[in-house]
Amino acid sequence: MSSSIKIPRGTQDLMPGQVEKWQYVENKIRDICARYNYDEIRTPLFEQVELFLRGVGETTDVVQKEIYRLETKGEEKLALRPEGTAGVVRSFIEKKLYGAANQPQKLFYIGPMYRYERPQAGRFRQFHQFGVEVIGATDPAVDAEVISLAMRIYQAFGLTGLSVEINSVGTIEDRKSHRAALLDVLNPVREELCEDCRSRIDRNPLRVLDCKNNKCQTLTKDAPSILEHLSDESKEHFSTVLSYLEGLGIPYNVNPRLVRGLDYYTRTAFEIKMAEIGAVETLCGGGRYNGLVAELGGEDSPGIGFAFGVERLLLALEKQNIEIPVATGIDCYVAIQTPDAKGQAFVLVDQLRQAGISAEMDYLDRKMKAQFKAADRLEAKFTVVIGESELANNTVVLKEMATGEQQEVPATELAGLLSSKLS
RNA sequence: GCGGUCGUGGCGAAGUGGCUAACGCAUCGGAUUGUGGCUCCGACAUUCGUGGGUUCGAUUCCCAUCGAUCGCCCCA
Repeated sequence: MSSSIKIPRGTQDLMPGQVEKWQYVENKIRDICARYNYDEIRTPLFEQVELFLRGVGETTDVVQKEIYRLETKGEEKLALRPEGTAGVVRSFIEKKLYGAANQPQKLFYIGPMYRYERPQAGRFRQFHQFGVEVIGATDPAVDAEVISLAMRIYQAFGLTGLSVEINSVGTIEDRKSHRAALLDVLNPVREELCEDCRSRIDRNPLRVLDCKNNKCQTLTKDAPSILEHLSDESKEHFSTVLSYLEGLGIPYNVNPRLVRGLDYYTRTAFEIKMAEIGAVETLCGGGRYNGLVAELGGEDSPGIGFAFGVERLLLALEKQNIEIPVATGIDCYVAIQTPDAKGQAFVLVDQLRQAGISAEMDYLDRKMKAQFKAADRLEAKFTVVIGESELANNTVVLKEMATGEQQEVPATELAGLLSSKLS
């Protein structure tokens, strides 16, 4: 036997039993989105690499080492999408949604994303994100709506112990002034910082503040906060977002050191965390991206959004022992007593299915005993038996599995009878 | 890219440098010749991720490799 081909690393087969959970989660999310008036958008799984270089940021880890680039015959340089926002914004521009009737545009997506990383708990190479984007409004109420939507979804699943970490990373100008002040503090201690932070100083000094290394934390504990460098408008925006959140009763924690890993964020940045789901505690991340649409070649439009990992949501539910209801079992199993009855059984099963009854039969020529075991395993509510005498009389034996009661009924009346018994 | 742990039948899991590689679940057959969920009996790994080495002999020791998993980094 030759060696078999295995599933690519960091991907998973969603098997029966698991898929139903995903469907439940997706349905619930779609339902809530409808109530918030968000419409679904589906964009390609791959895009021009350039979209991600410009959209996500060339210096980010996601782009520098995690992008799956595609070999193609043509000139196009393509890549699998590592996140959803860039594609949605590209589509917004290309489909001229800035001119659409509904403004702002409120969109959501749910689907697979790809990042080349070492897999671990709650992290895969092909993973699934649900995310929303609101494009065309600067209103702080939209920031608060987006954050609350994420929270309400988690709450709808029954998750508790979540915290919203929020910050404002300001505008490009705000950051410029902050950056200068920050470098005045960082450069003198450059050599004492960890290796990662030394390279962060040049790429994005803001991220040094987010380092988990204790020594770096100590060295930077008096570093200027971005919040001190916000313009009056940015300050006003931020405080209004916070007051809206308070109005909704959503607790938050202002974390001046919170930095998002993608470059496009401006002003509001937030994360939703849950302790104890393994090493990764961030369930959701998002923020405002007022410069992104213009950066990608569109008419300047403000935007805000978030994304969360479906796998992480499932992991979080598991950690909190929240059961996902999964419907199992079929209505009727048709057991074949004699090979002569097979054709009749086959037709019967088809009739039941057409009548809206879920039905199954034996395809392995098993004995009655084994067929009843199969019916049991399928959690069949009823089992129908067709044997020689039933075949001769054009009847079937209908057995209710829970009670063990059985009766002989005309084959033509089975579907009707079962329908009424099942309703 | 770096580090820890692990890799035995469909699944879970014991085990030892050398007798037929435990056991549990599942599956199949029988006790019950047209009927399940309980019980009892029986069957089911020329083989211990893969390749190489040490050895009279390796699933057990060594090396490599692949994979899984957890963690670092980063992120959802």
